[in-house]
Amino acid sequence: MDKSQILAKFSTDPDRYYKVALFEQEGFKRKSCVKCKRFFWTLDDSTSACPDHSENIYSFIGEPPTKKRFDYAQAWKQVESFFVQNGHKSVGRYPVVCRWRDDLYFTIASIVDFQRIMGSRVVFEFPANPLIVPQTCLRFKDIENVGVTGRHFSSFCMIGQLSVPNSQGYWKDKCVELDFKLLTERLGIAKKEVVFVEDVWAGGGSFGSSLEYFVRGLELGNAVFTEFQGDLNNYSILDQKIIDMGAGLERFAWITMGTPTAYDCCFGPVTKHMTQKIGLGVDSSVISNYFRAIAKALSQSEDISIVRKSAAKIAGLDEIQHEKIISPLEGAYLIADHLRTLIFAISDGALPSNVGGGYNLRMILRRTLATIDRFGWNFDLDELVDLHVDYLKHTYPELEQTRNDVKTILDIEKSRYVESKSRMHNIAATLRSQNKKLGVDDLIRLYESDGITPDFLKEAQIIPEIPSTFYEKLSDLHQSEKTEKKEILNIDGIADTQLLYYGQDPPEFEAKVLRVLSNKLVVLDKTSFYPRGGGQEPDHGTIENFDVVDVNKHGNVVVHELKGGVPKEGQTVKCKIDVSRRYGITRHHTGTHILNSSARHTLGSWIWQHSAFKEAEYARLDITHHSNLTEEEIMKIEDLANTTIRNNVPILINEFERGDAEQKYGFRIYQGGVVPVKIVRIVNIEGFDVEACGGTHVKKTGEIGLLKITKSERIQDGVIRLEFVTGNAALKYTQSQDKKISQMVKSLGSSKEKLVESFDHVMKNADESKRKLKQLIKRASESSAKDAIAKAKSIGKIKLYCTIDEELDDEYHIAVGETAVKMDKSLIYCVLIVKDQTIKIIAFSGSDAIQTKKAGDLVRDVSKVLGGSGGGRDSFGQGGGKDLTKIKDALLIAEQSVIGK
RNA sequence: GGGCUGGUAGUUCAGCGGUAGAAUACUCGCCUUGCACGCGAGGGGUCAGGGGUUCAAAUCCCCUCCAGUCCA
Repeated sequence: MDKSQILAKFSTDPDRYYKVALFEQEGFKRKSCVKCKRFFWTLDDSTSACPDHSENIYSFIGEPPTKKRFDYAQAWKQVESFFVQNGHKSVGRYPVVCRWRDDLYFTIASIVDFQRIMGSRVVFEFPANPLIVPQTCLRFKDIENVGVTGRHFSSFCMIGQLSVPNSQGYWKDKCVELDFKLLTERLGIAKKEVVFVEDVWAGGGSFGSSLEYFVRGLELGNAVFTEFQGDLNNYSILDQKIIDMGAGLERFAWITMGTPTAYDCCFGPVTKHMTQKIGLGVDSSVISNYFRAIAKALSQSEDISIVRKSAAKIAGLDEIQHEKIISPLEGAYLIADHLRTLIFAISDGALPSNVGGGYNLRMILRRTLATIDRFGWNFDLDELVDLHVDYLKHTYPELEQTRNDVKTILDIEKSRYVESKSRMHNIAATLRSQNKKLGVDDLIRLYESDGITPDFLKEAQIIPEIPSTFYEKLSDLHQSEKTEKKEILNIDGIADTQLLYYGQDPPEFEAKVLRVLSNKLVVLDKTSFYPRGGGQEPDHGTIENFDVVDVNKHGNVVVHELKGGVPKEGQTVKCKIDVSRRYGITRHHTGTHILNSSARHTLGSWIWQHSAFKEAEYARLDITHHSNLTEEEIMKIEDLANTTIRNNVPILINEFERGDAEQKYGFRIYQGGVVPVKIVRIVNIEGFDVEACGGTHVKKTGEIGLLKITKSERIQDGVIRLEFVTGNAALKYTQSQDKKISQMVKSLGSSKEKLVESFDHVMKNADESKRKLKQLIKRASESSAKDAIAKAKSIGKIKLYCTIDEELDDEYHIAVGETAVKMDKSLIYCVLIVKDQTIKIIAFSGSDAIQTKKAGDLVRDVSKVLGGSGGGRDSFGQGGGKDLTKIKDALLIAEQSVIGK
C-alpha cells in the first residue's frame, strides 16, 4: 500500500485522525512546513518549518533543553518508573535473536516481541496491557553510518509502549498525553520544544495514523495507532486496535546530556576508557560544532562521505585535523557500538558465521578488529566486554550469565579473522610475484572466494586502480530470487480431528471415516496416529486391513495416507498403531531433548537446536556451535546424556499459556522453532531440560536405555549435525559395529583385543614394502639396464630393446629405461606392459638414437596398432591400447617403425 | 537459504591429461675459532577419500569429507 496516499487522505481530516485531547488542552497549532508541506503540531508560534527543516536542528548538542541529566542506564529508570506509575507493567526484554518469527533473523522493533505468525496472518499477544519494554533491537541496514553520524547504532534500545484500547488499555488521547508528560514533566523539557509530526504506518494488511514527536529536530519517538485493515478504498476498523509507540532510549539520554554524539552518553564507561587510552579529548567545542554540522548535513544528503566533508568544512576543520581528531573518535564509537551488539546477539544464542544472520555478526566483528588494526590501538576485547556488561547489567542483568561465553566466542572469531588476514597477505604476495595483470573477473573471483577486496589490492600496490566496472559487475552477480511452493489440501468443512495421542493414546481404537480424498487419503473423527511434525516422523499401522504409510496434519485435521485401498466414508473402522515403530520414534524424540541439553551443558550456552529429525531407526539433531566437535567432546556429551538416562528422571508434560510459559521457563523453551499456538505444551525433563514440544515422549528417561552418537559433521558454518541412536536401535548399531570389527579381525588374522596393534603393524609393513620396492627398483635398474643393452638388437647406428612384460609395471620400466638410455646413448628402450586387460607402452630414446627415432613417435605408431593412442617427447613417450590380440604385431611394428618403414 | 574457491613434502605453494616439483624447515657433510651465513648431498608424498571417463588422471566429470569466502 502506498503510504503517501494514506497520508494524503488522513491529512484532509486531521480532527478524525490526528487531533488528540492534549492538542486541544494545551493549544497546539497545526501547521504545514514551509519547505516540505508536512503537517505538524506545535505550541511555538514562531516556527514555520517541520523539525527536519527547522533552524535549531540539533542545537541541543552542547546546550541541552533540560536541567536534568540522564545517561543511558538512568534514562531507562526514569522512563520505566514514569510508565509504571501510570499503570503500565514493565516486562523484560525479548531475545534479539528472533526465533518466534521465520521471516526475521533479529528483533528489529519492540512490537516484534508480541507478534506471532499464524499462517499468513500476524496476531498479537501481550503479556500485559498496557505495558512497557526496553527492547534491544538489531539493525544492520545503516551500518556505514555507525560511529559517523552520532545517532546511528547497529543495536539500540527501543522503548516499547504498547496498549490495546479496552477496559485496561487506552487509545490515542491518553497515549499522546503520557508521552508529552514524560518529556515535559519527567525529563523537564519545555512544552514549546515538543513538536508532533503527522504520519502514517502500514504493514501486514493493516494501517493507521501515527504521530512522531521531536525535540529540536531529534526524533524521539513514534506513536503508531494501528486502526484499520484492508486497502485504502475498502477498509474497516480492526477488532483489536493497537497502539505501538516506539522510542529510542539512546536519544532520550542524548537530549538530556547534550553530548556531541549519542554514543558519548550511551556506552557508559566504554568510550571514556577508549578515548582516555588513546588520548583523545571529547569535550572541546570543535567536536560539538562538528557533530551539529553533521546533523545539518545529513538532512541534505545521504552520502556519508559528502556529509563528512561538508561538516568538516562548517566546523572549520582541515583535512589533517579531520583525520587526526574526528577519525579516531569515529573508530572508537564504532568499536563500542559493534561490541555491544555482539554481546547482546551472542548472549541470546547467535553465532558469527557465513550464513544467515550470523554473517552480519561476523562482519561487524571484523569491522571492529579492522578498525583497531587501522589505528594501531591495543584494546583488549575482553576488557571492553567487561566494561559494557558491567554497565549494561543494571538494565539487563541476564548479560552477566553469558559474559564469559561471549568472550569465548569473540576469541574464536578473532582468531579466524587473524588467520583470514594472513591468508589474504599470502595470496597478495603470490599475486605480486606472479606479476600478472588482473582483470575485473579476476578481482571479482578474488573478492567472492577469498574475501580480498580491490581496495586491499590497491593499497598493496598490486593493482593501480579499482576498475570502474567492478562494483557494477559485482551487483549484477547477486540478482537471485527465492521460490517457495506449498501444496494445500482441500479440507474445508471437515471437523477438527480429536487427538487421542495427547490423551489416553490407545494403540488400538475405532473411529468413523469422515472423508476419503484422492482415493488414498482418509480423515477420521478421532485418531491415535501421530502425524508428521516438529521433525518427528509419523506413525504407521493399519486402518481396517489397509496399511497406513503416512500421516500429516493440515490445520487441525489429521490426514492418513493408505496403501492398497480405502474404507468407505461413514464407515466405522478398526485402527491399529505400529507400536514398536512408535516406541522407537518416541525414545529418539526424548533422546533428542536429552542430547540437546547435554550438548549445551558440555559445550556452552550458545548451543541451540537448529533442527531435528527422529524416526524409528535413528535420529539426528543439528545444534548451533562454532567448530567441529572433537572426539573428546562427543564422548563427554554422550556420557552426560547416558547419565541422565540412567538417573531415570521423570518427564513431566503440562500445558501453559504461552506468556506464562515464557515467564516461567524463558525463551530456551523454543528449541524447536516457531510454535504458532496460544497454549504451549511444555516437556520438562526434571532439572535437566525444558522445551515447548508437541511430540511423543517416554515417561522416564530410563526407558531410552542407551544413547549412542553415530556421527558428527559440520553441515554449515555454525551448525553441527549429530546423528544418534537410542534403545533397540542403539543395540543394533553396536552389534553391527561389532560385526565389522570381527570381519577386520578375521582378515587381519588377529584378535579383537589386539586389533589396533595388528592394524598398525600391517600399515607399517605396507609403508616399509613400498619404500623397499622403491629402493629395489633403484638398485636393480642399473643391472637391468645393462641386461637390456646386451639383449638389444643392433639396427644400423642404433640399438633397439623391445619386449613384453606381464609382471613388472611402468614404474619399474621407467626407472630402467631412463638408466639404460643414459648408459647407452644409441639405445631405444621400448616395453609393452600387459596389465588388467590393457597394454601400456613405455619408450625411451637415447640422445643419439633420437635422430633415428623419437620416443614419442615410436609410441604413437605402436599404440595405434593396439587400438589406443599415445605420444610424448623426443626422449620419452608413453601410450597404450586394449587389443591384446595385436600384441605380437605391435612388437613387429615397433621394429619396423625404428627401421624407418 | 543461494553462490564461489580451495585441499599436492612438516610448512607456504607451483604444476592442471603423459617420469610428482620449488622454496623453506629437517638430517648429514664441507667451509668457519664459534655463530649467522655460504656450499653440497640426503630423507620426506595413499597429490583429502570414493567412483567414473581415458591407453594414461594430482590434472577432466560425479559423489563424500574438510576448510575458506561472498551475497540475501
